[in-house]
Amino acid sequence: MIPLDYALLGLLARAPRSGYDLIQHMEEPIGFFWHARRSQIYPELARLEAAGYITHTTVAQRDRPDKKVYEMTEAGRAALREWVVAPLRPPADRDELMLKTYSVWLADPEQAVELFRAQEQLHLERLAQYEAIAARMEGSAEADHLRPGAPRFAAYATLRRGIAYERGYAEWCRWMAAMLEDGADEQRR
Amino acid sequence: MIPLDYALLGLLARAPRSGYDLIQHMEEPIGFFWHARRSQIYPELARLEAAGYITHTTVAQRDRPDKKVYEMTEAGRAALREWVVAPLRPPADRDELMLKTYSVWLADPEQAVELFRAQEQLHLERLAQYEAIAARMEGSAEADHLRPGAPRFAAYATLRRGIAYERGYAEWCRWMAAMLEDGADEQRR
DNA sequence: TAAGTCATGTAAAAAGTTACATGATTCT
DNA sequence: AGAATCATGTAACTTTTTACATGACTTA
Repeated sequence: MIPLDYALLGLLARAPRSGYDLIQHMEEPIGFFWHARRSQIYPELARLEAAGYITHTTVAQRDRPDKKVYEMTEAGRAALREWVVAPLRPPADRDELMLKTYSVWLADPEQAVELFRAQEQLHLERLAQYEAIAARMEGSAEADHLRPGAPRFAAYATLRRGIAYERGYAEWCRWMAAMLEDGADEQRR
Repeated sequence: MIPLDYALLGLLARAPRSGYDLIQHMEEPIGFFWHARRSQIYPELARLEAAGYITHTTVAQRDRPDKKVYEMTEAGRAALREWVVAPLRPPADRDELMLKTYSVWLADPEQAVELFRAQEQLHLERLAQYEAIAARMEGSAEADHLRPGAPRFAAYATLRRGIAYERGYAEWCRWMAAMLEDGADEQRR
């Protein structure tokens, strides 16, 4: 069982869905912190089914191709429940921008400033996107986004982290750009 | 050229080193944001050499196995310089704790609290580690950690990001634990 | 005497990406 | 007429991890 399996089970714990449907949902809420391609997802669904964690029913549709609707078995639900609280191995630290930063001292400062400004922009855009979704949840009638037993709380919690992350990242990019600009000025003088 | 190649070049741009040496240095400064195993690093060094980005000299040692000391060629330096300011593809968003969080609504709250408390601890430890290194740099005689053309600035910049990241992550873990505790209390009543 | 450090690798398996492949319907 | 959406996959390749393999010297 790889993390992707739990990503898929996490979606199916909320509602039965087709493979195509799962792929869409892997983009929007889960895609913020976990990613996979269709070419990995389709075979993985077959494996999950072979392992007994999910089952499918083929649904014929008028005017559209047939689809396979997957739903979680009791075994799937149990596996997910267990994994959620299982200890983690130290996270896979991978941030290509940090890797670039480590060698930024030999870059042309003006090009580097552009890079960090562009990254700042990207993180500000994501921040706005997350904040919009969070605001919608906070403003909704039923306040179950604060009830830990509710799926909406889980989604809300990941958003909170996303918001802090993007805000911090954007701020740091701005600091980097400013530092590099000062450095370029000094070099020119 | 995969990012790991630039991680290795980033180290060799500072000083010539043996493979073993590079592996150590991949742990301490670069390991904070990029990771690779020896079994990937050794073959990768051979590939970098075949491509003309690095060369090695075998150094015999008394009482120790021979070692290969690698140094960067001009081509390697040029490749690194270019890559540093090359645009990035959207980052590989992978955080297993967020994936767990997405399904935390069906977990046992008390076990979940433990998980987040443990994670908070882990991030606080890293925070302390980064802060210690940053404080050492800030207190040092030559203040080149603020001069963008200096390798030490590059390392300092990554540390600044690490500090903000760990602090934010630890805070969020604490919020999660608190939310889950309240939820567990309510369930018990 | 046992564990740790220095030193370099290979083999096999797993995970993930890119490209290929098809085809009907609906919207602009 | 062309692009987008619904719908499911396979093949080949690249990247990464895990396990295997060796051996001398140093420190507790």
